Amino acid sequence: MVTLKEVAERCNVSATTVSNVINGKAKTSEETKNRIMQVIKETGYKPNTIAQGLRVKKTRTIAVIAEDIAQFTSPPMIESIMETCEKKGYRVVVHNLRLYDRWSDTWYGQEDEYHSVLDPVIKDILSAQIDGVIYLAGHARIIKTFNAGFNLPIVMCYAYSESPHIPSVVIDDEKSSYEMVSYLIKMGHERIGFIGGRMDNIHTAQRLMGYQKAMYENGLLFDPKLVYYGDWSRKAGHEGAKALLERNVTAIFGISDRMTGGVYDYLEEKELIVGKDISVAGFDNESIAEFFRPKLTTTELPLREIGAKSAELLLDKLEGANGDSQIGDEPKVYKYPCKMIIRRSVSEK
Amino acid sequence: MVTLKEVAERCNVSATTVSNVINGKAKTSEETKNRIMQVIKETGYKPNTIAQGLRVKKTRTIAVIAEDIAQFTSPPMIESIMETCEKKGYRVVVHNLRLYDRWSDTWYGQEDEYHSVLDPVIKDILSAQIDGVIYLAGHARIIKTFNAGFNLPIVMCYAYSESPHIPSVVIDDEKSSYEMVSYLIKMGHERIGFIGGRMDNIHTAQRLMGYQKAMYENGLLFDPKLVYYGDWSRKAGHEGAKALLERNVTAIFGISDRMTGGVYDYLEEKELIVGKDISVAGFDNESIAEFFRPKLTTTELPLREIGAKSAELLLDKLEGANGDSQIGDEPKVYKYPCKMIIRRSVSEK
DNA sequence: ATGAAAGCGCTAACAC
DNA sequence: GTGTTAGCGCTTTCAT
Repeated sequence: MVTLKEVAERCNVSATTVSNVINGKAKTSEETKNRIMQVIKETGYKPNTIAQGLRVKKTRTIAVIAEDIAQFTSPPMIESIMETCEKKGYRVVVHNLRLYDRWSDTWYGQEDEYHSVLDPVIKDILSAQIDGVIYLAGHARIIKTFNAGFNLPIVMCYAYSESPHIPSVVIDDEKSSYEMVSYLIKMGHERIGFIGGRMDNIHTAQRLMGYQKAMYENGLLFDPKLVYYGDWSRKAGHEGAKALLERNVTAIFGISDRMTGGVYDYLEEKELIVGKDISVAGFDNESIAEFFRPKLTTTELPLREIGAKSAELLLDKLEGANGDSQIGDEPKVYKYPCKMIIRRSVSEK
Repeated sequence: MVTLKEVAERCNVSATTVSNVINGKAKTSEETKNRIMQVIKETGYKPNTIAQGLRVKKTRTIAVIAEDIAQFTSPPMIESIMETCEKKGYRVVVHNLRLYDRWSDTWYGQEDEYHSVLDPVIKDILSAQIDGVIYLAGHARIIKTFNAGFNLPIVMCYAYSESPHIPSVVIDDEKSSYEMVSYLIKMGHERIGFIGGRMDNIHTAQRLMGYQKAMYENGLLFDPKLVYYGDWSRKAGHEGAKALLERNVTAIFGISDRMTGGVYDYLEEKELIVGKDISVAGFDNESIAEFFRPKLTTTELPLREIGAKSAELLLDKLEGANGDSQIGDEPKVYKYPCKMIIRRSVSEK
């Protein structure tokens, strides 16, 4: 690898001048500038990022801490984060906590185990002189980890923060659910089953709120018996469908496509035809949704938008756009709407 | 950030000694060693990777160049690469070429466009003093890019190399296809339709070879009319099923689950029942396969194994395990078997 | 067993 | 406009 110094020698100028030309700092005569560019081209010289980083204390590298890249939501967000960063000349390193792979859902609140995997990652990030961090959650939740002495710019993606210094970018669960349930009501359904995740899950709470709001606005009574709490699994959808059908629902809203798959399973067992005998709606618009029969009406997650926005926020912070101009007491939350995808699983009652 | 020097001062020793203790180089008295460790703990000192990298010329960082992380095959491989590397204390940075996102399938052979996205990435990798590279393809193909003056250790993952210096890790397409077709034959099928990707695609060629081998070994004639070349899309599966059904096949082997989805579509239109009137097998065991009805018999890709093996090969090279001990003229190819997943879409004839 | 000095490749401050 | 000097944080001879 040819170095700055070597380029300088070949041109009979100082290292400074070459550095200036490359970074467009001080003014340099056209002549020497040309000569230097020429030699750079000839030798294929590339600045050594490591040396630059050591000197400038900026590596133009950001880290993504992903709770689990195997969650179907992660890759699109990561991809758009990378795209956004690369455009502005930032590198991205991804750290994968593999939280769900290791402990499925059991690590919630297990602070010790959580930190046993997070801390080495943070240590590494600090050692590597990373400029900023995007924390990428597997499911929406409130992340409390970075409140303390963590003084790298950071933004929460697909999760909420507690600190006013950490903005978060999330989907608008409530509104999206409200829209879907309103649609179901418009199609004539009044007894609508709701299959959620765990009760203390943010997606679940907010989507339930949207459901209730839609009922309320249409003058419909909210029957708590029509709510079933599952665990996002296909099996939970199956069980939920069973429980709900006993309560004479005409439509079932499963808040993940995966769970809705279980609803289809149960309905098939009972020889009930989806989109005819009973209407079904999902959430996520995962790739599977298009392979259901009938194809599933569901809600598409704006994952790429969320990733891009997170990256933009972080880069703005790094470039000191408007710094922490006016932080209030509350963390700033950017909510992105989802998009309803109408297919064939919902019919008029 | 506290530095080595500061730790040294606090301990009244030289930087050298601290460095020695941390890296276990020279022998140091137990006493000073303890004192130093103590201070390191107190101050939370972490070596600066950048400075280390500059000095030692090893960054303990490898790069993954992914053709497209949005391909469903990529995340599992990346994940296991990361897992393997982290275990050995290596960082990984992922670069995403987004080849399929940009140009779907049209970039094959478009050297100029391909290089316009690859070259900046390589430049960046060189600048960042990366120790080694894993090239992660979206589909199996022969990569010719790195033959020339690229002198970083590199391994091909999910693709073939041309150079004897670059090992590749791939799936055993031929054998896996052979097994599936043998199974179909065992179930009594003799006229088996084959829906492939493009004719010049390696997966397609090798899986077709496996098909032919199974036919041959069972004394069955291979009818070329039973082969349909598609483009991996659901639509292609639909068209393929139409063409093949006219030729009176009793089973259809679609070499991607996605295409097989199109086969199901067509069969449904014709009111033919999969797993009864006609048998269907897929390939990939993508998540959708389990949501087909009936559930799809298919072949699972050993993606995590392939990723892990690639990483191991690269790390071995880096640690100079047995160097390029005995390179022949041919690139070394590691082939991994896939696993047949029998579900409900194939029945006895 | 420990330390002094040099230097990895680069840029910032300042001088000329 | 261009060069000199110093130093980012670390490891590596080579002395002692």
